[in-house]
Amino acid sequence: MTPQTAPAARALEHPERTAIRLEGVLHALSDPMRLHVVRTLAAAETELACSDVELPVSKSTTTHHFRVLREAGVIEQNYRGTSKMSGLRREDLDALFPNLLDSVLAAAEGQCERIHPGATAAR
Amino acid sequence: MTPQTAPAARALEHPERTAIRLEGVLHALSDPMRLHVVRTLAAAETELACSDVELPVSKSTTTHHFRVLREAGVIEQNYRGTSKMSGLRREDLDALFPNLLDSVLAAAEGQCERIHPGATAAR
DNA sequence: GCCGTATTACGATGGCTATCGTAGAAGGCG
DNA sequence: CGCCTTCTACGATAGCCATCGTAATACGGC
Repeated sequence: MTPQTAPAARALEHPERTAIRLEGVLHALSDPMRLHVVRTLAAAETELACSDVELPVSKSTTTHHFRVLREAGVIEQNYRGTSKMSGLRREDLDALFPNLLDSVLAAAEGQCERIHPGATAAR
Repeated sequence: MTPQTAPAARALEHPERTAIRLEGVLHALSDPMRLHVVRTLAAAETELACSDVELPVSKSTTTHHFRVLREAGVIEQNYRGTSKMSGLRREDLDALFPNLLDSVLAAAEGQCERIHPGATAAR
């Protein structure tokens, strides 16, 4: 067995809560692909693997978007086996910017509805 | 006399309410200069001339930022004499993205307080 | 130990964009 | 009419960034 309590795996850099900047978060959310990722993560209330979020771009580009989101402090990621699980940093975001995430998610949903009325899923 | 009731001056292009896209708004707000402009406009509840908002950049760059905000649908602008007055499109934004603008403004304020505690004015 | 799956690193590329300075247009004022 | 203030247009430049393909790495299972 592994000597440590947690396997730890490779560590990924995450900004501390106090280092998260509003401009960075807004910029991260201003890309359609990344907004889609965030909406998907918000809908699935558990962590998801990168490959669970389907994007119409190459794998490398998907990785890039996940990294931007992580470095902006929007999501947290850690390795679990061969997958990398991602989840929203809801607590941190809500503490720093109350209501912001929910407003953005609601706005995204509303805009989707306006464009494709009756669509159930995202984008 | 001019045939129309309003002098109209030069006209400026504004996106219709239905053409305003969330991603564009988020992107417009993700620049520190533009965020500062928006905060200033929100604080002063009247319209302001471009030159009333002091930015640490050149005049041309300021003009550029105002245009980005206008084209994203965040502000509206019209000429009045030698000045160009700008104001937030609060009604449109609140209708499309309820609560979003207020969340962003509150988040910006909170972040400012966190960084420069006790500062009264913006940024 | 070998293989397949999942993700990353690297390098390249094209496009967007924040910034500047200078020159010019629009309008008020003496 | 000339001047000043305000804003805009036009290049130009440098930096960032979304995207890709290929090669490499990490891990679990056989």
